[in-house]
Amino acid sequence: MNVTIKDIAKKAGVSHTTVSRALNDSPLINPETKERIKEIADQMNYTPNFSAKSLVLDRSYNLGLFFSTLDKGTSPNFFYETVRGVNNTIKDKYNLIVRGIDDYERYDRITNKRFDGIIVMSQSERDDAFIAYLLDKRIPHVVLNRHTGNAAVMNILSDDQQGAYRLVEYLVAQGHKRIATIEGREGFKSTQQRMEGCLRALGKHGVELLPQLREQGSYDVESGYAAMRKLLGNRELPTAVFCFNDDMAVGAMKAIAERGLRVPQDISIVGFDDNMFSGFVSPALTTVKRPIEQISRKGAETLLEMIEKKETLNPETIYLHTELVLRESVDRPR
Amino acid sequence: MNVTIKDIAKKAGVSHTTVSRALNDSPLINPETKERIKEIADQMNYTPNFSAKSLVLDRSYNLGLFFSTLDKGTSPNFFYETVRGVNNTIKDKYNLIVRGIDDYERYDRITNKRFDGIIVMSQSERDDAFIAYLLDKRIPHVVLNRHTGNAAVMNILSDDQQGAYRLVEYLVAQGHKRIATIEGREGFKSTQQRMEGCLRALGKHGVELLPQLREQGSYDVESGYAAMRKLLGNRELPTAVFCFNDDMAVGAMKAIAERGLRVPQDISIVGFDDNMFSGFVSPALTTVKRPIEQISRKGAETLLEMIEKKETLNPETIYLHTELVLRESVDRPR
DNA sequence: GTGAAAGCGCTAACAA
DNA sequence: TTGTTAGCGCTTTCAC
Repeated sequence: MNVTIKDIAKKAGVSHTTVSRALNDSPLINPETKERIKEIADQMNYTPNFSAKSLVLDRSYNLGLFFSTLDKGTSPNFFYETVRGVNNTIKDKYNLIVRGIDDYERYDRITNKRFDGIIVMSQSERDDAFIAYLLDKRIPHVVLNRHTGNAAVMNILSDDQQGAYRLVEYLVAQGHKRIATIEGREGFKSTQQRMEGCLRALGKHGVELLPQLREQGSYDVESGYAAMRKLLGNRELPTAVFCFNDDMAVGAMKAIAERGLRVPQDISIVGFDDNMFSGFVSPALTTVKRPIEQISRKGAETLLEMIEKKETLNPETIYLHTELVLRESVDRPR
Repeated sequence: MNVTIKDIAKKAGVSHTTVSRALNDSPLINPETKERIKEIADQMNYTPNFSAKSLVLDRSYNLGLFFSTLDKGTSPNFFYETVRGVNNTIKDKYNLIVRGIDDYERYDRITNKRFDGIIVMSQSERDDAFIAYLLDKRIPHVVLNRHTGNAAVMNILSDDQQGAYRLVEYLVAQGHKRIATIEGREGFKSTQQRMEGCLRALGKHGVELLPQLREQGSYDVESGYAAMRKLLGNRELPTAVFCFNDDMAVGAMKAIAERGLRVPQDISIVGFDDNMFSGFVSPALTTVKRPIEQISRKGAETLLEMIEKKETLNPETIYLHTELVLRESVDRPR
């Protein structure tokens, strides 16, 4: 059996109450007693039983990081950077529990006893039921990456629409008029946002988005490849393709290469996200940098604050800026 | 306050013990009573308090997934596939806690009260201290991805050495004699294993590995790029480069392209891992497929079994096979 | 500055 | 088949 505060109490000749207080740095305890108790605890190799602590303090020391899904539509880079951002912020104060929302059939195992707070990395409106559940159960949470439209929740996200706008405007400025899109997973908010930015930019400059140049993707490499192949089936090819993320851009470039065409001389390609990879494919990808790690970090900090203060902060929507990254995958059309 | 079994008991007119038993499907309870209690519980929206359960049952329902590090040397794809593999296996029976071993200064917050079991995705011998700690504390665990040499621990890993052997042998069979290596992070077991396989193959066919053609990398894209640039500084270039993972291979290809050379016509490139990406870079990467998701899955299953049976299974080392994946990045030297 | 006692929500030995 | 009681390890009143 493990060492408990009672064991320490016995050895120190005090009550277990005193031990508890000493170990928690209560100001009530005589500094010397405190010191002595701590030493004994150390030497007995004491570690607190978190289940007991949790029970009485009503805190689990667990933080959840929930993605819409862990299977399809979450790119490895995105996943990695998010976990890293959050993890670096919470350090070892809390346990970080990583989950896909779609892992659950019912949410009732997700309780405020089990999670002190939850970070929702949300990619789809389908998460709204989950978020509503958290709200209902009064589980502190922040929603990253997607605007919920619910005034009660704290949102932190990047201005994808603005990013897409600038990206497409850049394409147009280079002289492109025949622009194709390989869009993200259907129903994902990011897909809609990027499309809207794209449309705004196109509209402003009087360029039309032809229906036959729109392809649906699902944010993974394969889907970019497949979509580009369809695009290449057009009798008149696009001069530039806006892929809604970098992974799909890589797939698209592959399809173009297979066809014997070159990027950017024959077709320009742009992506979105700015993966760790994107500067290293050939040609290096022109894209929009999304501050994923920063969002996660900020999200974690905010959640921590909510938990400590035991109240919902003024729920607001925080936008972090995207950034146009010009590299080599865009040329002027011929 | 949340609903407890006592509330249910009151409403049902039974003792809380009966409620507990009913909810846990004890065979002792009258089926009708059981049914009735369950209904009441449902309707009162009862959810068990896991802290209390944990305290008395001495189980935390937490599973740890520990990487050597979450920062450097863990590639996003690798990370993603591992988490996914484990997560899909444990479903929502347990909470999955993801951590970097190097997040901890001291291990004493890692207790058997807090973790029912731990999966160590180990990449470096530096993890041995951690593994020893788990052994000492009798926390059930499996070690993936690396052979510990400790007879007491369950190992599941891929035969990297054999994979590297076949890969390099293939290179030699294509006629390559001037082969360079961009090696993995120093001290990582995977690095050593792949090097050994490489050396074995080379030795068998009487090919020498020139010191000036060996470069150290650290498993990320940038390091592959930097290493390749150094390699390109040689007056006599290698005809083929073995990059110890696919990420570095991508970086290397970039450096080669920048130099105005072509893969595989001028220099052949091979990687290791078989990322989701690897089939989609141009040229598609010849590499060795490592069954990461399978390893994680198997690891999780094994750990679960250990936990349920409450005993260490016969500790053994399980090797899962790697597979040579021939694509387009290798040509015969000119 | 310290201790006695109660209680967090649950399970389990023992009794009935 | 059900209930009584104790206890898991901890924190927190309340009293001294």
